[in-house]
Amino acid sequence: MRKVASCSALSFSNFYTNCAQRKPFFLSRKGLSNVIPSRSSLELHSHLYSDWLVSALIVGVNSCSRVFYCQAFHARVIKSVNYRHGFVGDQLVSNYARLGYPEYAQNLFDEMPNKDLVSWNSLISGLSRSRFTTKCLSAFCKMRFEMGMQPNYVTFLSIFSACSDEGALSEGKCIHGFAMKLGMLNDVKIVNALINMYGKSGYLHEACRLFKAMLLQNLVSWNSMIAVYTQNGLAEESMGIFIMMRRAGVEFDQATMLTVLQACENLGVRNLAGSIHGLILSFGITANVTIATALLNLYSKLGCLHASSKVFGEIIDPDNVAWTAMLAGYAVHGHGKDAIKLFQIMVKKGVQPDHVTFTHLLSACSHSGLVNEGKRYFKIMSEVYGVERKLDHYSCMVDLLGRSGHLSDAYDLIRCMPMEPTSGVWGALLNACRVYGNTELGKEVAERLFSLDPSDARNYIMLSNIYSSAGLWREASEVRALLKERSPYRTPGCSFVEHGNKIYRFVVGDRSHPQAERIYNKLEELIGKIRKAGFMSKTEFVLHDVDEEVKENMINQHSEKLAMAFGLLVTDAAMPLIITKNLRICGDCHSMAKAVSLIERRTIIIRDPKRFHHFCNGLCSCGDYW
DNA sequence: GCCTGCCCAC
Repeated sequence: MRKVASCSALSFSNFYTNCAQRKPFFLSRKGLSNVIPSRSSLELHSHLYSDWLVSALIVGVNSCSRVFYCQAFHARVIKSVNYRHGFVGDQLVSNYARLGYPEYAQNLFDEMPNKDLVSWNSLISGLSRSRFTTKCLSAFCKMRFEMGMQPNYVTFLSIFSACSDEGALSEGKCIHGFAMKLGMLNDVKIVNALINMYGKSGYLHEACRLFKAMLLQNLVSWNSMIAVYTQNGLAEESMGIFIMMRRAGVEFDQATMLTVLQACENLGVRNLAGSIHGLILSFGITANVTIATALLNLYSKLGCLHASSKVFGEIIDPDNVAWTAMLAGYAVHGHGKDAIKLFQIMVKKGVQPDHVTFTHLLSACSHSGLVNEGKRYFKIMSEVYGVERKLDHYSCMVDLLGRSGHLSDAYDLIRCMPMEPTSGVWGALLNACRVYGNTELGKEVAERLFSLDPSDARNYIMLSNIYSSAGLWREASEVRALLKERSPYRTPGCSFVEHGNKIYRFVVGDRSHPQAERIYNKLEELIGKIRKAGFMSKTEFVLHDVDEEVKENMINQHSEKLAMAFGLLVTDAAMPLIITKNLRICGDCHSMAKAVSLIERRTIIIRDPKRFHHFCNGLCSCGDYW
């Protein structure tokens, strides 16, 4: 074994730690470093890598997801050891597969003359990790039936993990039976993998049964249960498991917290977010950047931007993800100038922005109408910051150009995109057509969207609204007929308000609330006041081609308006009223919220799937473009 | 010696 030049004892201890934690790290002339070396330096110093070190370094390569490094090491390995007989070959197989190159992995594997169980496991686990489910299952079958090899528990772990993918449950069930015959189900890791497999496929009963039947659940078992409930949209049940876990005296970890914060976001209860924040504080894990970032992200999504920036300020050494999360918060709340300021500070501090940072920065510019700034950042992002333009960036730019009314520029940008434009990109342009009433282009763009995704109701509604606004009732009703035909089951619009520890839900014309009478009276009172102040209904936003009066009645019972009336009745007048909507906010409700914010002297925040609208003194933070 | 379950945040 060759000696490695000038590595201190400390470097080696870091090396082993990194190896265990699978962090990327590399060998430099000075020793070990986590700075990724250049290609030339890799080639220059490749003679330094001894066989065992190569194998360990390859583990490090796993996490940096760059196939180039894998190949560089591969080349070195071929020169230095007979990898076909050694464990290095196994690792390479696994790495190629998990880096998303199953063909390389398969070829290398096929070349290996002595394939033992570990070799097979390397292939199977690699394919499982990178979600090549079919390839993974066929490798498993080949191993079992063609080679007659008996799988061990490592094989089963990989296989069950692969079968948690959609559509592979039946195979998973079958292999579950096989594992049972081999007596594998006493292993806690195997059962955890099964809980995930059944849970992710929607079989919560089976997941629950396995969990309860366990002799001793470990932390991962609990985390898995919490996660599968959250993934199935049962956030309340997920929180219930978390409480049970605490009662059972099991200490939580980062994985628990990230899942619980996710559940909390799904529930949308601000009170709960506060309690979890308290729990995080009491366990002194605020120093954990990952958890702090998830928490600040949660607060931002729940409409509490102040709380987000407070959490951000308390992070001792925020990384680029934390900076980006804060920037995203400013963006979605329409604080474009703050987002730009934050970006400048971030860069000044030497934190490298990545493609996600630029997505949010451009979206911030777009959401706040900072058209020139957005254009500038789009131009310099690759030149100055070395961040390649991706699909999302083009999407933001189309939105930005559309907002400023430059529809043809937006169209040109789409046409010269280096990648195929997706429905998101065309959708941004269609929205611009709606705002600027461009029927001609709107029709063309909508047609493209209909062929890309025929079942997406939003595009039909958008086009129908474009026609209605232009008074083209016949065309509008044709589009609506098309919608009915292609997407008969539409999500009803609903709005949510938190009061006490409960979330109240409203749909259009809702009378299910026990205080419906009071709510409708309040709504009538508000509308009366607004009319007096010269506010008219924007009836073009109603999708029914009926006479004006009926139109106005329906629009006056939109879920946003009911939520607003209810919120004004029951929530603290000193606090902003926060409403969440599952669909894009309607134009008439948008105008009404502006008027109410002025007349009732109340800040109203409405969150729709795209952004937050802050209504204050008769104005909205979106500048009437959304 | 290698292969291994949950969450992996923007």
